[in-house]
Amino acid sequence: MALEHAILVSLLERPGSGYELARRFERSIGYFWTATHQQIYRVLKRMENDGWVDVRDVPQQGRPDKKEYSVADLGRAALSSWLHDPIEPDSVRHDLAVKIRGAAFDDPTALIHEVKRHRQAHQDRLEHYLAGEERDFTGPEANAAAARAPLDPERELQHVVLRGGIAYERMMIGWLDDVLTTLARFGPGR
Amino acid sequence: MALEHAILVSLLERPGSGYELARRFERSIGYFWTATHQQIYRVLKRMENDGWVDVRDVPQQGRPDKKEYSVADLGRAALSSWLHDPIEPDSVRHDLAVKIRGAAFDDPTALIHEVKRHRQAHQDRLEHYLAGEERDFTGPEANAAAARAPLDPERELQHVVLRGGIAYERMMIGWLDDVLTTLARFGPGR
DNA sequence: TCGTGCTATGCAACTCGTTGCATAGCAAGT
DNA sequence: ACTTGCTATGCAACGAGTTGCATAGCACGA
Repeated sequence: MALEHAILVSLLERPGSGYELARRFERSIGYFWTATHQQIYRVLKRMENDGWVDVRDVPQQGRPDKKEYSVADLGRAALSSWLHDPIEPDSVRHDLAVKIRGAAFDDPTALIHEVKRHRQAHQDRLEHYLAGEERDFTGPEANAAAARAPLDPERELQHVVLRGGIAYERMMIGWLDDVLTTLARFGPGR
Repeated sequence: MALEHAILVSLLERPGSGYELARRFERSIGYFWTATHQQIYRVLKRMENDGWVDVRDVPQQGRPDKKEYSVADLGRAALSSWLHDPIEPDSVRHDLAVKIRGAAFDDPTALIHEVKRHRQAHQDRLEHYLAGEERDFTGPEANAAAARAPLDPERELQHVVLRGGIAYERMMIGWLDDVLTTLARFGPGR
């Protein structure tokens, strides 16, 4: 399981609370890993027990106190050992593809709406990613930062992962267009 | 959860035993859904109890008997109702992307081997898909079959899903090349 | 002041998925 | 005779992930 490792990476990039991690998992980390706050709190607790992370109580004004987690030596070692361990390519699961093949036994055109909805969701995410890329990697401000610190691995690797997300969304949009063209051939009704 | 629905679709395409389903999930269905035989047997049992599928004992010579499952009316209805239910776009989980971002805190070049392995796996799957496409959809024999039964939804929809698998593998190969180029920039050692 | 909404953490119950193991028939090689 | 390997089904235990709910502080507007 990689949730603990995803958390370690995120905490190495910047220490934070469970709640903050949950929000990161909704955005930037969200393009390659998802997790709810429940999962994150539970795993953080286990990682704390295992000595992978350190906790620090941070009082805040205007909002509840938080527990800020940071990576301990044991956690760094655990991450390093996982990084050197080969893993299998992830298995894919696409409910939508199941639906598309299943549509042959129902009314294929009834799926058009659903496919369009998914296409829109991917379009939205693509635009979100592109905006993030402009802001953090290709925009003028980001370029100035890059000039000050060229070949920064953290930055470059975050960017290449983001490019993966962008490529994925573009691929999905193209494929969903292909699906829509195919569905349209069956005409109205069944 | 869609495993039961994936099984329904597969059984509608052709009735079969749990063992046969497990093998289908290793290949053709494997490009959008994975499942082990344990999962399949357990879910088949539940579906049988719910009256979604019918079972028939099939004696075989030279090998153990099998139970052949086929879709019952209730199962067809369940599939249909699921097809008309909107679902959320699937969340993505890529261990490899976690590793890539994590590599910033270790030796980035140590990942090169791992990435190459994954690239090869995707290359192999792509070739497997392309061979299947040629055999079932674009080859001479397949074309003759298509001429006899044009606009067959089952066939067309299977093909468009396969094209999705092909597009996915091509995207992954392209992205992994991008990753390799990026990793190479950090030179040997850390 | 009452509801709404955001930050922040957590429990309990449940379902889903994986892993290891077990059984059993039969074929084919050594 | 023994082992290996494929078909075929299944149990038991565990771990991962989801869902519903609960609590609590504070801000802000109607």
